[in-house]
Amino acid sequence: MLDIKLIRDNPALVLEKLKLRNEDTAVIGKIQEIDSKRLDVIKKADALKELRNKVSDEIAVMKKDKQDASERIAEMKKVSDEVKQLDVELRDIETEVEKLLYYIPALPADGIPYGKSADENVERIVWGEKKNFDFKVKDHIELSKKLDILDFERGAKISGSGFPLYKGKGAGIERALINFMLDTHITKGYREVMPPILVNRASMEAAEKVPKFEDDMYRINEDDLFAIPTAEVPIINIHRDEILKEEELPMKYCGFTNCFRREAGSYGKDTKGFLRVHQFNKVELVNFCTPETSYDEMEKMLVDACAILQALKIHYRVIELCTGDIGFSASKCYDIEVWSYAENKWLEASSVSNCTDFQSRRAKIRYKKTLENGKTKTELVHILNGSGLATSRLMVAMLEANQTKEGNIIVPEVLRKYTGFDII
RNA sequence: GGAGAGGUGGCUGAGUGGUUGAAAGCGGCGGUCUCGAAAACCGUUAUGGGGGCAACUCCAUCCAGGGUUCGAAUCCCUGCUUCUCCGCCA
Repeated sequence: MLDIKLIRDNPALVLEKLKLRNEDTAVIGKIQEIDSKRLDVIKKADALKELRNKVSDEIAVMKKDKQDASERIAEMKKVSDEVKQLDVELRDIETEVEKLLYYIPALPADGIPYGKSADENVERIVWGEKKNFDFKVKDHIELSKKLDILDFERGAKISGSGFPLYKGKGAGIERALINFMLDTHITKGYREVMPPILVNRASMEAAEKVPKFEDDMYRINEDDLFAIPTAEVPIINIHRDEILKEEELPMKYCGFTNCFRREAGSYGKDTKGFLRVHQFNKVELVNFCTPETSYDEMEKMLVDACAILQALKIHYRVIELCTGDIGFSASKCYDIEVWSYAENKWLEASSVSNCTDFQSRRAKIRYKKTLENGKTKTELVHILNGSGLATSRLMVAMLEANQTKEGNIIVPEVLRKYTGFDII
């Protein structure tokens, strides 16, 4: 969530930044209005509470001295009733502000390319080259069907469309990929975690997925639990409501989980096979760091994610998302896209985001900062997340790029010690 | 799922209605002492929200949310959670 104080103190900046995202800014004026009402009520209530506290102490003394305090008690009863009323009013005002605030996205960082939609994203890096095949390339569905390593029909029978079933060496190479990615990230200083994949509402809120994206989540109503859309959610919540030590930062985690997305409203677009699924596997990177270092850390995270693709020798590019396309919680975002020979286009396989203090404010994740004069100050950490990487679209690119004329798949060299086989 | 006992500051742990935002100890930080260190001693050590240029000051917070009361860490209700025992179970 945005800082209400920023809206209070520098609304012009907030408006300017939100316009870059093509957001409706009328809501800011509304928030300002409610906020000033909120401050009024707080002042009134606090003054009355102060009075009540003072007189209550006096009553205590009077009682001890065996004096009659009934008059003062009667007075305070009135004050107390008034306080109660104001507290109710305050609570209502606060939920009103939150209802608006929870739907306002993060402000884009300075220097982000301006644009209205994904079409205006900017290509930053292209790695590798397209291979030349002297035969007609098959797509991942055809390949995997022939080799019987992926079974989308039976996955659909078990759960519904978009729930892939991995079989034989398909399952093996998926498992190898995950292990390879984790092992690689661990050597770069990420601590591996294996978190719960059903999380409570508080965790979803802290990660800024709810209420805004509630319809995109699988939810277990009975217990009000959500299936995570990404490991980012449980990993961020490791430190919810905590104050970290400055010397512990940057604190880096990696973790593999299944990810679940309802993809409500996206039917019909890129849905075949692995291109868009409800359940997929992903190794996630999360970094808690100081505000001063977050953009540098972001570049490092991008390098760490790209290192996986380089090791696998997959042709990819990095694009920087324009203001109109960056995600709700992010101030800056890079997407890594892998080349699909069969689709003849780039597929998003990773997204590296700097969410600055947008999530940490809601999740209350802070750190103790030591100032130059030796005093300490509690400050929100910056949180970065990145896929390192999601396997499904990566599999599309990998299967296609490594196919032979006969329809077999050559296993990338770095994976062989994990798979135990070198061809499918 | 059943029975019972708990949840207090970074940690241990006192506190059962009135200067308790909270004793004491440990830890942390600063200082005295020392060539230096340890020990000892002294001081300091929560978070959020108002107000103030500032010194500072007010409000809230003892798992969470309600309630009783002039006044709640302390009493009542609900939820969450931890531990022990039983049941079920990978």
